[in-house]
Amino acid sequence: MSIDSILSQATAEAVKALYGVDFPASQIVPQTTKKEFEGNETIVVFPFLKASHKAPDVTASEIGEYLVAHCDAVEKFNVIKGFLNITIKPTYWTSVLQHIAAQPNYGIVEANEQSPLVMIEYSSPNTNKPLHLGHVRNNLLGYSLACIMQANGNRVVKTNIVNDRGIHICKSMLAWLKWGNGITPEKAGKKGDHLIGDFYVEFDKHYKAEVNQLMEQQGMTKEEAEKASPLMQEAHDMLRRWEDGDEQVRNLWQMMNEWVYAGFDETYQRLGVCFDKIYYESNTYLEGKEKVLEGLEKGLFYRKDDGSVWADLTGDGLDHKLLLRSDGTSVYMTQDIGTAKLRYQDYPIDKMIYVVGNEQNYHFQVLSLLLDKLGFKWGKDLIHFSYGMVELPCGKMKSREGTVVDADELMDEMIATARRMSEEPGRLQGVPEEEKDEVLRMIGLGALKYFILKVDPRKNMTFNPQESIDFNGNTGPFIQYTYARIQSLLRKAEGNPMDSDISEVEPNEKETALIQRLADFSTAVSEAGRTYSPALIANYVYDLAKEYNQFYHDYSILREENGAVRAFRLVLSLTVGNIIKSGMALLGIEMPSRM
RNA sequence: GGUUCCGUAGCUCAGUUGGAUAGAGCAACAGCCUUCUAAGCUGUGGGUCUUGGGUUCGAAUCCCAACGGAAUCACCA
Repeated sequence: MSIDSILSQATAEAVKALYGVDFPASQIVPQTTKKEFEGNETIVVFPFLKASHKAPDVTASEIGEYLVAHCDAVEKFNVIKGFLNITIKPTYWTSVLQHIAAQPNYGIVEANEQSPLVMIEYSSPNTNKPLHLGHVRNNLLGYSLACIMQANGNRVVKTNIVNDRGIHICKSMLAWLKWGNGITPEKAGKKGDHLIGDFYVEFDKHYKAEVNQLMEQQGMTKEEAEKASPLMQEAHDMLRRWEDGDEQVRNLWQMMNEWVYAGFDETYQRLGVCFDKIYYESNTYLEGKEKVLEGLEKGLFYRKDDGSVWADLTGDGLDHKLLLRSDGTSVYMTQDIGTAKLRYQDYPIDKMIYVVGNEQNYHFQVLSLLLDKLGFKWGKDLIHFSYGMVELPCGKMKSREGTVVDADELMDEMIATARRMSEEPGRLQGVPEEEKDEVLRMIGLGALKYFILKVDPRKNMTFNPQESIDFNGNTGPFIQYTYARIQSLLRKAEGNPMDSDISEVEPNEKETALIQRLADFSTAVSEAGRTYSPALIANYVYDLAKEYNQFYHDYSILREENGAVRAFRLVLSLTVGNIIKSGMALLGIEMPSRM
């Protein structure tokens, strides 16, 4: 049992015994005592004043005395105003450490067959261009969230909905037909997603030129020109042929999609993310239509004179929302309903989390209501894990202005920087070339992942390339470095510290604080699961690493003469290492054992 | 205009269900490598928590308003 729950229960008992009032232990949450004060845990007694009818300090003293008398773990206490500072017996902390050290999976709750099934959708790329920095944030958040949910005892299904149909794909296809000369990724020596992206840009270039020409030569307005553009008409024509199942178009589409998927797979793999089940919109977009018509029959929706189908959400404080166009085709919302239907057929979903940018907040508000109306049991409380945009120091990313940070290039850049920075001080000397590459990859990607995940997802964040490659301070490499040093320490120590008897060792202040923080890992994990917050884990791990670094610099662990104390410090280091590694694993960050 | 979100040090960000004198990193300055990895550690300076009300023993945190910023409000996806 954790020290927090011991104290809250004992305090509840104290209140009952002293003042005869039942106070739920769950509402008493001890907190770590601030550094300036003596003690380990603090209980705020203001809530008990109504029961005690006494001054805050008197109440605190009475409870403190009760705790010393009745609670084994409590050594002494002091009172400042309404704050009861409790000092825990030092050897109790040692047993806490031993308890944590004995559990390799401390803080992680395993799922079983009865556990809730959580489906997490993330990534959701379009197939007409390569992944960029915004997708990177999405992927990292989604993957980390999946790890965190799993660590909280959920069965997790990671899913991806690939937007593989629509006018944007037709643009790339058309450009390839017109100007591609039959080029393939192999011939071009280029990743497939990048090649397709190039053709998308190519289309846009020609299209713009065409529009300008129409405006200048025929005096059209911009809207007129955009409509009249032969290129755009060709693209729309291609989309129609695609929907009619035209064999030629479908074959081309399939071939180009394969190129893109091969490129995405490579990026996903480097990024360290994966999926359990991938859905394609080309398979789901027709499904939603049925569901909508079903809802129409039940009178949930209504049809306008022109044949379009709408949902009236004014009762829920929202607007009227289009579900089927007048020509009977699907819109975005319809597709999401279709996807939901298929997913529900495939899995007994208890909770659905969509990792999608905050520009779609309204969409998911609506989707939640619609799915609920249509009878999906998780519809009402689906989670839209909404995250903010990634901005650059020079402003927003605009694909048209070429200020997009490409995911593959970014990863290359990070690894190259890691190499540069490790070469200066002559690190990793004597490490075989192959292992060195592996370590640099972990560091470069660790820096990128940590930089993005440490920020509250809801906030727009600025990605500063300069700063992200700085490996000092609150960064992934700092944490990896701390871990690597611990591993080095353990390599140099002789024997297994876990074999020694350390139960009589009385930890000093710094050690106590470290153990306390280690114990907090399990609450951090459950808190992160409750609030869907990778950032919480990131900041927890950083605090732990920082605190350990200070400890590390103060003691010469291997030269400590008292064998039990040396063993104790090694066990402490080992445990800190394990928790750091577990925490970083929840962020999808790998840890090199030397760097 | 409606809805949602954000506003904390010069910069990037923490701040756990309301708790003590609001914390890190970067940047600046001053120290620490003959010692388990200096990608580190120690110290100094830096704040009207956007503003104004309210709730109470107590507010960066909860409520209301204002100001500032972002997103969205398509027969696009």
